Amino acid sequence: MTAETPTTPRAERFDPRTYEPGWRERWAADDLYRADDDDPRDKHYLLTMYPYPSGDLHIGHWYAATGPDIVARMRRMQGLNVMFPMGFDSFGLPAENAAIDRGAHPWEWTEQNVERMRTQFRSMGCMFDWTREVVTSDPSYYRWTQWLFLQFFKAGLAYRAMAPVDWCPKDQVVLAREQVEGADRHCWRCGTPVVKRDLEQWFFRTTRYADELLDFSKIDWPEPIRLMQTNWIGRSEGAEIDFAAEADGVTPIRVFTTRPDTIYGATFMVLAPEHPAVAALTTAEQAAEVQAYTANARRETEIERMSTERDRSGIFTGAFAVHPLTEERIPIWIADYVLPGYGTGAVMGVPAHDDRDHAFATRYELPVRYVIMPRGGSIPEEDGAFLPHTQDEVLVDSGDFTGMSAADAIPAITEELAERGLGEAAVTYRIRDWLISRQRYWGAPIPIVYCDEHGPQPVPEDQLPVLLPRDVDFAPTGVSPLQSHPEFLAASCPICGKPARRETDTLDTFVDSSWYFLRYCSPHDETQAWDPVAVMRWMPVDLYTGGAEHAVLHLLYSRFFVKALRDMHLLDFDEPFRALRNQGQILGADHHRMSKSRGNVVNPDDLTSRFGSDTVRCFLMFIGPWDQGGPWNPSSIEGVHRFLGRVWAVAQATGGGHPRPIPGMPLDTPGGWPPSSGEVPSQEMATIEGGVRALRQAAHRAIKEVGEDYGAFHFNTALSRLMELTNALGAARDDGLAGTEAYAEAVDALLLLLAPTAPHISEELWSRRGRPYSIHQQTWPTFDPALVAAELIELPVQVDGKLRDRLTVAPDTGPEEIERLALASERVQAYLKGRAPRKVLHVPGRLVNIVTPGE
RNA sequence: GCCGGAGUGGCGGAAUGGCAGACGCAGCCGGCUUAAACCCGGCAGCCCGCAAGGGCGUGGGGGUUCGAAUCCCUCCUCCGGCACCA
Repeated sequence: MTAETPTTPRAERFDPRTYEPGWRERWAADDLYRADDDDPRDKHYLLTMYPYPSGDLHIGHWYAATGPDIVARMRRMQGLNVMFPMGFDSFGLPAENAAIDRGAHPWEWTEQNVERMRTQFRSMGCMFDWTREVVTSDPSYYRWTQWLFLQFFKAGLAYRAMAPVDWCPKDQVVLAREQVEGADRHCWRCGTPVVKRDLEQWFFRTTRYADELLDFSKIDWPEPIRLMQTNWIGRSEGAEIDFAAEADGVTPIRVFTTRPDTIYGATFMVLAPEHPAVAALTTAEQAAEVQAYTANARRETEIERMSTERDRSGIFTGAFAVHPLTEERIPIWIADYVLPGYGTGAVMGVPAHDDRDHAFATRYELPVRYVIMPRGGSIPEEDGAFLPHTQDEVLVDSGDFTGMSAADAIPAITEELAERGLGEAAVTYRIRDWLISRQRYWGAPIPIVYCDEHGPQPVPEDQLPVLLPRDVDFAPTGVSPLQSHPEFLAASCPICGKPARRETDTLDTFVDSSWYFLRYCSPHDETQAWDPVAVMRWMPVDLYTGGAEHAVLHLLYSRFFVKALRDMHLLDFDEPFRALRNQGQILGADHHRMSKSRGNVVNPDDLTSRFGSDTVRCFLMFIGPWDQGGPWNPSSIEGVHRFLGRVWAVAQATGGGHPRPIPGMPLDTPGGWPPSSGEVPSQEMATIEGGVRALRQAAHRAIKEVGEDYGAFHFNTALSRLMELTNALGAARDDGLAGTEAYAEAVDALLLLLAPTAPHISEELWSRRGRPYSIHQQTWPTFDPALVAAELIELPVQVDGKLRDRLTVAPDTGPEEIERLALASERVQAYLKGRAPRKVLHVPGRLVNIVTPGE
């Protein structure tokens, strides 16, 4: 009777919730993603910044992790031995604040959060190797953080010093220079404006590596990050110049300038209020006023000092300096616009050519002297006006240097001063040493004891870890909570054995994160911070991903750490992260940063319970360029879910459909499709052949482009290619190709290409097709270049740069033929109006542009 | 103020010297359905036009080029970084 109805067997409803958890369990049970140290294949260390265990994974964590997970999965399929670890940056203030606010102990609070976030991470289906997890608040980790501190101490890279430091009055803790943000100088964590305090603190000598940190030649990092670090380090070349002081017992005062060529314009000198020579210089009649000014400057917070910025206030010391070249007497002033910590804390005032000096000179009626001017230009007509720097300048009124270009005068004057023993070329930096001690509880105790006789002594390495006690009152008082813990405090001097006092400050959590990537290489080694063989095997990190907000924090500190450890012969490479990629930030729907207080936080759990993990992953990657981020807008998540539904359908199609009739040649296909016998109408055969070719072409193009897009972190366009391939499969199925080899090949390709982004559905469909477990262990598909190239190309034909016609030609058509066809086009002729073209431009494979003679 | 990034349909975006708007969302029309949802097919930058077709169009203005979203100059807006660094 009638042949069987040629319809697709009704595929089971697409519901990711029925298969996603099962696959995750199986992958975990099989340790599918464990990176094996002994695997002979080339290693690939892919790392994404570990989170602070705040309690809940939010959508930003998913966004950040999915990108590198896709790349990790693809690299693995491409035959690399991929390590993709995850851990928790679990020391830090929020745990302590939670303890204060609601009585939860930091240990328990942290442990619960880590456990919860671990589970949430697993629900994403990322290929993290959980066997390597590190938790920085665990004694098995911070023991080695402490050990590293001791190595820095012994190498002279950790030191204790009294210094004016930034203090957050709310968090009751000092901050590193890098943790103070904005014009109002606020705390990076709580936003409270910081104040200056003179305190004895621990520092790491980051400044020693300033120059090497400016060298990015060995790493592939985004330009903006390199620029931010370069600006932060702030190298300035110039000269230090001595000005003799006319005061008893005062050695010459040294200034730093980047423009020694303007020295003849120096009409006064300014010292920072904190400058050590201030007291000795000040004359008796000025003493009272100077004292009042400096005392006020010291009392003011940084912000108050900022608010008087435009006033450029200062005070005359009564003393004079001698200009080193003209031997003129110039007055010495004090002003708080000169910073104590930069350069020498003293500047020469050149009001004609420096706008700050100019503002100061204007206010206090100090003389303005022009010593450089634009080549061919002139000095301002208005007396005392400011003359900004220009490209090509020459010196005027500058002794023997008059007439010299500024560019030449800088070395010439520096050399002249050096010969006379009055100065030398000098370099200064904006970067400061890294302040690492914190007066809070929840961090790694600094392994130092203080002996009355022997001073600060390192805790012997065999006594590590210095354990953080649990029974501590951690209400912030401005001193470390550990100070109120007598048992912790009590220690004995490693040298004399007499009673000594333990250091009670803890380490900045950025110390923990400056080496966690090393610990991942041998996370369970109880005898050393890392196994050198494992580190040699895995380091450096091949590709690191994370937020750009760490540009001058974690990313700078980690580079410093690796360079310092290299010089201690503990590592043998120069950079921790060979390549770096930054993801953008997902903002709330209100275009603001997601935060609990704003109530705009998106919880991924709600989405996954509705759509499954794959849809959320695909949606996040489809939003736009990964490095751009953007405001949360879930409106197109349904579309992405539909896409996976179409994948579900086309991958399981086994028959049905009809060859599409060639227009104008209606087909009569008796008995349905596929036909049981060989008698296939010839037009139909032709359609099938065309369809097969088109489908194979679509598949091979997708293989090429998706691979390239993943590698370039262009996940949004990779998804669009996968959608195109899926749509092509849908069309092919409707044309009756579902049973063909080409169809099977295209489905396999689709699933393999989709596997990194949507690991569950691809595994499920792969399995349903009877392919071997696991799709994530399969080889990445390769494309046939001959199939990627089109057999017919469409060439746009422009007239005067405007599109007027198209030619459809074989790709190997000769240029003469193409140009002949283009000129023969009716549309082109209509514009030429019988005239000969002025020019015919033919860009092979791209277009033809015909230029008319014009009117 | 200095440094960096961005500005393209109603929306997210694609195209980095050669067909602007791929892919998707929302929208409209149609099919399936008793009906709706789901699903499937089609239309779709704006303006004029029944249409054929034409004009305009990538923040504004100018330039280079046969040809510019793309390169250069300039201005505007938004986002990020720095904060008196001599």
